Amino acid sequence: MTSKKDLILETALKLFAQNGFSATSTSKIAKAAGVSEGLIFRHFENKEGLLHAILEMGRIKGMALFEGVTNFQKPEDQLKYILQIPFNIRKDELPFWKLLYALKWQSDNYDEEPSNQLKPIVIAIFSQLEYPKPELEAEFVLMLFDGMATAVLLKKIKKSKAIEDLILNKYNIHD
Amino acid sequence: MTSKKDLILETALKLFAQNGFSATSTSKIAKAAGVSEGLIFRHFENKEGLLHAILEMGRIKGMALFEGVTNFQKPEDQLKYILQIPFNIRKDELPFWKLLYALKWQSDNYDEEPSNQLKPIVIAIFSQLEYPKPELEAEFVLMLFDGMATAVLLKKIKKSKAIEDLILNKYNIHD
Amino acid sequence: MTSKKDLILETALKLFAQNGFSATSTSKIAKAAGVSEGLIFRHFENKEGLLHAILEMGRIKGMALFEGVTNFQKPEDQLKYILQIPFNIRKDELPFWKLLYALKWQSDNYDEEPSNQLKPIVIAIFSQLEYPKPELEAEFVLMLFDGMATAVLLKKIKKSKAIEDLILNKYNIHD
Amino acid sequence: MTSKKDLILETALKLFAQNGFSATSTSKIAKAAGVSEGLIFRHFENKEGLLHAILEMGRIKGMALFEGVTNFQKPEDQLKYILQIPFNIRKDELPFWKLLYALKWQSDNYDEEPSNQLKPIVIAIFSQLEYPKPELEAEFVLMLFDGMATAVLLKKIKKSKAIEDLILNKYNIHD
DNA sequence: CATGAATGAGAATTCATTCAT
DNA sequence: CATGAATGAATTCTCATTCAT
Repeated sequence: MTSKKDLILETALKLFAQNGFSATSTSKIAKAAGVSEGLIFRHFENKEGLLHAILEMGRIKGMALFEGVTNFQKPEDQLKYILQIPFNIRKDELPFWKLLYALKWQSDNYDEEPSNQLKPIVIAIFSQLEYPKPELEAEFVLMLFDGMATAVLLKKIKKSKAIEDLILNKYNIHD
Repeated sequence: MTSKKDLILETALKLFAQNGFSATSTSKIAKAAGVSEGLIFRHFENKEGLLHAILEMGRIKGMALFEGVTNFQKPEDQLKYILQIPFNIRKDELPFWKLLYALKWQSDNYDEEPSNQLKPIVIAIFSQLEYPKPELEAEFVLMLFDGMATAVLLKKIKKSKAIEDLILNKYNIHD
Repeated sequence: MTSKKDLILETALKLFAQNGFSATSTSKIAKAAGVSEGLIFRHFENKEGLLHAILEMGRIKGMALFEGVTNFQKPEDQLKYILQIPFNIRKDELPFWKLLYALKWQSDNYDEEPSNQLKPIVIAIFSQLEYPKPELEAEFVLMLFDGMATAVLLKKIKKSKAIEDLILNKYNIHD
Repeated sequence: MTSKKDLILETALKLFAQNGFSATSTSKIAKAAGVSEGLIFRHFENKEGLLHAILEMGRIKGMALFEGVTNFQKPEDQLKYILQIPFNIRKDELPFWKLLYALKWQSDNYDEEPSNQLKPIVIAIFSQLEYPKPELEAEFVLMLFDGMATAVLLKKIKKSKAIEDLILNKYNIHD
């Protein structure tokens, strides 16, 4: 049985992702989660505290994703893995990633920036692949990564498989 | 002399871009603009109305940007022009674009989506360039465009010239 | 016509004096004054701000009281005037003085202490009367003053005239 | 070892004296005492109940003080004893007396008034001393007593010994 | 056109209290 | 005896909006 704390966490995540942090009132969260409003503050102290708990919860999930790259030896495979991440986000984790991306645009506070952790990894890959300017190429990939993630999270993509292939082709990595 | 209406508009734009729409109260706007709170409602009826006015104001500015593409004949030059747009955003227009991009992540209402208007233009370009799948390639470019814009608007880019060249190179377009 | 701001001020004073500062909610004040709760904060920013406004309002009234001493030349008459102050508090000003005395017992913040301003005046009087230790005698009178005020404000006194005379007699001042 | 019940009692006393009854939440008490909030209600049923328990606890201590008067035969000595009480309050009992005096100013409920019990005793003394109006004189002494207690409890007194002597002198009682 | 007083609904947070364990 | 989860009502304060001037 999920504890009420977890229930609050999940409900808040969903609502924050849907409507934004400040547009989501604690009373709405409480009602949606079927708990008393007071309980939110007993568990999280703040509305901000609730947000941070969600972010922390997700940061851990996120780490795992990025560390998946270590399952591959060849830099080509690693690059392929990374470029495919946005298209492979699990459906139940979409709200979390949407929230994270939305927060980037708000008041600088939150640079829990997912793609930041990714940068050194990508630089290493392009170094191994002997690109002349690995750092620059990495920066490009991260921009592309953000663009892909945006497209996926805002559901602006239909035939994702085709797009996926196109991108992999640009780096000469095929399925 | 800027009219008070314009003053409200500009102030609201700045604050919306900085802190988000629902985190910006009409009283903050009034105080920052140095006008009475009532005046906002005399001019705009609604807080939402104020937002729409800003968006409309900006949509027009935005149109001009995209239509700049018609200044070029050769599709290569057109593509180059488009790919450079994110790096050429005028400093005083940054808040508007930041707001627009931030709104994408909020409650589906606002698909005033800038890059949407861009899609047919880019498809046309790739058709002329005889790419086998112009629509797919366009979709890719738009994703990339979003990624670039994000990087610029959130100030995550240092040597933008280098990145710019890298991107142009990928499409064999050189300065 | 009294402005709503004054209405809030008076109502709050009455309730604060009756039930104490923290036991009096802003909603109770608003209801009792017949105004919206929001108006309190529009006029005073804080519940504390409201308190300070009351205190300030009363401090001025209080000053006048103490300065009444200058109407008398002879130190005996001055002393008499001071010793009679607690018994001469105007009925409509009772709530204010009660609030002031009650606040002394709370969290040190408020040393708007009425009798503090009185000290130098009383010392001067006893100096003129050539008491051997005027400062000590003043301290005694102030203690007595507090005791009298307490008795009056908490309505523990019946035959105030008799008590008044007794006190005046102790200092050989007769009606 | 002090039982947790006593710990709650003492902590609450301290906090009530410092910040007032209604400004002190049960959660603050619990936290300060290092016990769970629930425990307060197991032991005291009510927040008010907790207050009454404190008051009762102190009333007993207080009784003892006043009954100390019976240790003296001569009315002069008895008067002297009473007039010295405020200056002899034990340091660890200051919070209790401060609370008691503070409560006098709140919502009439609490007339646990310490000096009330004192009145008949003082009247008896002045009768024995053959004062013409013993009741009036007693009333005066009680007022003075309140003033002295206030000065001591709010730490407004420096050279208490000198003041003490001055007062005793007024009644021709010397050390 | 512009202000500032005023409002009612709703925001986040705290409170005293209950109850299962 | 003691805890900690849970609640519902209340509290301070903010918000978008209206209206008389």
